[in-house]
Amino acid sequence: MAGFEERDRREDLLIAAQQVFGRYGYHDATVRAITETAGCAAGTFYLYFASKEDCFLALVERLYERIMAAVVEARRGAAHASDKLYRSLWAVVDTLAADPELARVVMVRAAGAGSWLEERLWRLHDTFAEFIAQDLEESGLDPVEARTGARAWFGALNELVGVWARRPPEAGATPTLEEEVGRIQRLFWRGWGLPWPETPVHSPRPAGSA
Amino acid sequence: MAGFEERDRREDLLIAAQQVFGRYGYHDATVRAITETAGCAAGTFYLYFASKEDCFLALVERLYERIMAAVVEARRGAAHASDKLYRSLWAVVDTLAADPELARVVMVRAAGAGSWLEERLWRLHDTFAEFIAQDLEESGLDPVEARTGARAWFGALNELVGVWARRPPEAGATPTLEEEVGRIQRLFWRGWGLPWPETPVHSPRPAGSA
Amino acid sequence: MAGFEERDRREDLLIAAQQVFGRYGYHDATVRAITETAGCAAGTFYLYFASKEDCFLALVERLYERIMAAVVEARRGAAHASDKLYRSLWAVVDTLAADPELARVVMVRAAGAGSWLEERLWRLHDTFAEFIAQDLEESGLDPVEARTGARAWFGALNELVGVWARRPPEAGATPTLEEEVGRIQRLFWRGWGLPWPETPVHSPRPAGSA
Amino acid sequence: MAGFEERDRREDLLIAAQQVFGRYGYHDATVRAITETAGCAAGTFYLYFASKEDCFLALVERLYERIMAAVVEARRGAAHASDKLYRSLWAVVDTLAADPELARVVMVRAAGAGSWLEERLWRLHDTFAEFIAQDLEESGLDPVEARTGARAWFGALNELVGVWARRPPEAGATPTLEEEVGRIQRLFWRGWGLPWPETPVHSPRPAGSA
DNA sequence: CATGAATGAGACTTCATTCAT
DNA sequence: AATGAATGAAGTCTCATTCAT
Repeated sequence: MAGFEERDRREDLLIAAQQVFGRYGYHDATVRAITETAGCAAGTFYLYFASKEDCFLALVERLYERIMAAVVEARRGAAHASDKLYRSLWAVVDTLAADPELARVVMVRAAGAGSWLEERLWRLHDTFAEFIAQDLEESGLDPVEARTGARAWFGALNELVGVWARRPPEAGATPTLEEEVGRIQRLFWRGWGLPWPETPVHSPRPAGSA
Repeated sequence: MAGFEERDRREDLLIAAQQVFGRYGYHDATVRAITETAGCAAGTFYLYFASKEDCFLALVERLYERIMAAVVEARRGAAHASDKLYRSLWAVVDTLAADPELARVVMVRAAGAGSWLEERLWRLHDTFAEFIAQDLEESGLDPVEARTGARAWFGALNELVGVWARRPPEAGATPTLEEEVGRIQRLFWRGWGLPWPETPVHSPRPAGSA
Repeated sequence: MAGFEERDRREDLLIAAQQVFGRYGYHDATVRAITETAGCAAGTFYLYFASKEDCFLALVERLYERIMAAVVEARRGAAHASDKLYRSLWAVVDTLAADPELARVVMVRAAGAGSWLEERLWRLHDTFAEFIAQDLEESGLDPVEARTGARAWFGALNELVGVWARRPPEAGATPTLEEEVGRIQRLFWRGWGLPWPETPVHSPRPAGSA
Repeated sequence: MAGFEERDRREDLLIAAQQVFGRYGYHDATVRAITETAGCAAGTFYLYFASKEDCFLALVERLYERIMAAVVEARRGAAHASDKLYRSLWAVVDTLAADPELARVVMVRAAGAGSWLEERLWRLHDTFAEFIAQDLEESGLDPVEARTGARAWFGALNELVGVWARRPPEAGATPTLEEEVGRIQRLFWRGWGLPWPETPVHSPRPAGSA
């Protein structure tokens, strides 16, 4: 039976990278700090990643995959378009909140990561914003309005996550992020003129998913 | 008559720094690139700035001063609280739009600039957000709601500026920023439940302020 | 069998540093010159020393340790106080003579090494002078006289080493240093009014050091 | 009437250089610090000195000239060789004590001043030591003994000046230097086997000659 | 004579990446 | 698969010196 004591080195490194990027930002994070955190030698890093950039990218993509998976999962059984939207947005927030360090990495610490990497980050933002935009469109908004609205929501979330992630990472999850997001959800719903969902069942993530 | 061909070196350097920081981000910008852009020797940089960090900070503070000045100016003759708010927000947008490169620097490229500098940037964000929050409070919002709302607006703007600033800086001012902002202004106004100003006289910046 | 061709890099660098500091003095010695002399890349230096200062300090401390060890060794079996003193002073001289380059570094080329490093050097001088002073006191000199006398001896030695070390380091050990020192030993002994040791057995250093 | 308010710029600069070299040592002293202390522009320095080295050299030579002049003056009316010697040595000490900063520059802070300059400093030492040596020879010492003895005396003095000059320059002249020197004078006199002068009239310098 | 802005060589140091073991 | 010593390019900053005014 494999899988026991069969720690995946790549996984160890990604976890370490998350911590280090989260704490120091892309540029100030050193490969050495990552390998030390992971408990392996410097050279080992390059058995699993082509470069520091590559590692960062893997981290970012993993986050987006998680978000997307959570969103898809959340949309099941949604009654109508605006309900799908509502659940989607909460799925995003919950995923970020479940992994503060990762959120910190992608949302706050990514800028200044160098030309093509940054480009790639923006494209991920775009993809996601477009996703939201379509929901908004289906909910009855004008296409242009929908796209701007999606970006606005994304930006607002970004800022809140930034504020929330600013405290030292040891502080653990901050309980108010969800309240804060609750407020902007209502704000945007009114702004978009959407009907507030009767059953705001928004199930927070199960504990222990870092 | 002096004053002609009397280029201010510090100014030249700040302009160059704006371009270079804007294009490469804080970390990837090199002092050499700045001095080359400014057309002077490497050492000259240090006659005007104590360090790379110092130069960046000067740039940031210049932007914030401009914004604050524009806001103060815009608020004169506002009829009531929500009108002050409305004008303030437009003043911010106009200032940013007048200087796309600078906006790009501060809004998009600042992260990863190193601990205390980043801290300082956040404090500037805080100051400004608090400013908006007070207007919202005066307009009748709950204090907590006002603070979250201010941050949300700031974040939404940030994202829009980011998208808009993403194209190469040579492209010049993008005409749609103001339209985009117009949309989110309406969105937030509805979200906040504020009355839409009858005379949305929003005077775009005077020409020639790059 | 390992251990052959198993050059210690740190040792190589210290040897190179000794040469370079000795030839150019602390300030004019460059890290690059040291690594080139040691035959390695510039970055390698920082695997073994935190800084240029740190490397210099290591060199200085190594010399002082050697001197102290030699002194302690030499004092064994000394009949009385002035005999201990006599042997101690010769131990110092022999250690310096065994490693002309190192002596040159510490005695002649140390000044101008920067505030706290210089302070540290002086403290080492102090420690050693105090050591001599106590022997002098035990030999019957007045405490004040003993301290001044110790410093005088140290300074006299310093000058002689300086003169002797002034020729290019390739010249190798200069045979006259010990004769010169013999002269000032007699001079000081008479000056201090101490009895000249009957058995001036002063065993020069064993061969093969440095 | 010339001479009034007709400050000599070169003199101002030398005075400033004395302070700056004395405080920071040759390498850490900057030309800018010197000109700022002298109250003139950076470029002015080069109207009076070919280089930083040249300025330092001028300072050193000035000190040696002073010493030599004082020595020559002191020797007048000396009864016999050992008396000439006695007076000469005190003349040296008095000159150094009259100008602590200058002494500090030449004695303690000169090392690491760069190849040829250092060579030059040593030659000055040599000249002076030879001068003493001849007196010793005339006093009856063996030529070799005389030369070593001269150097030893010089070195001892050097160390004492170093210790004495180590405190911050603001502390002013330290009263004990002359006492200290008195002690080593007696020490060397006994060591050399010379008769102690009956009239140890050693007139300290007149006050106010910095 | 005097100025002081400008220069540019060169110093120290960091760190992503490689490669022999 | 893993190591970690070694590399070397590149970055920030200092400062003696020059020269147009």
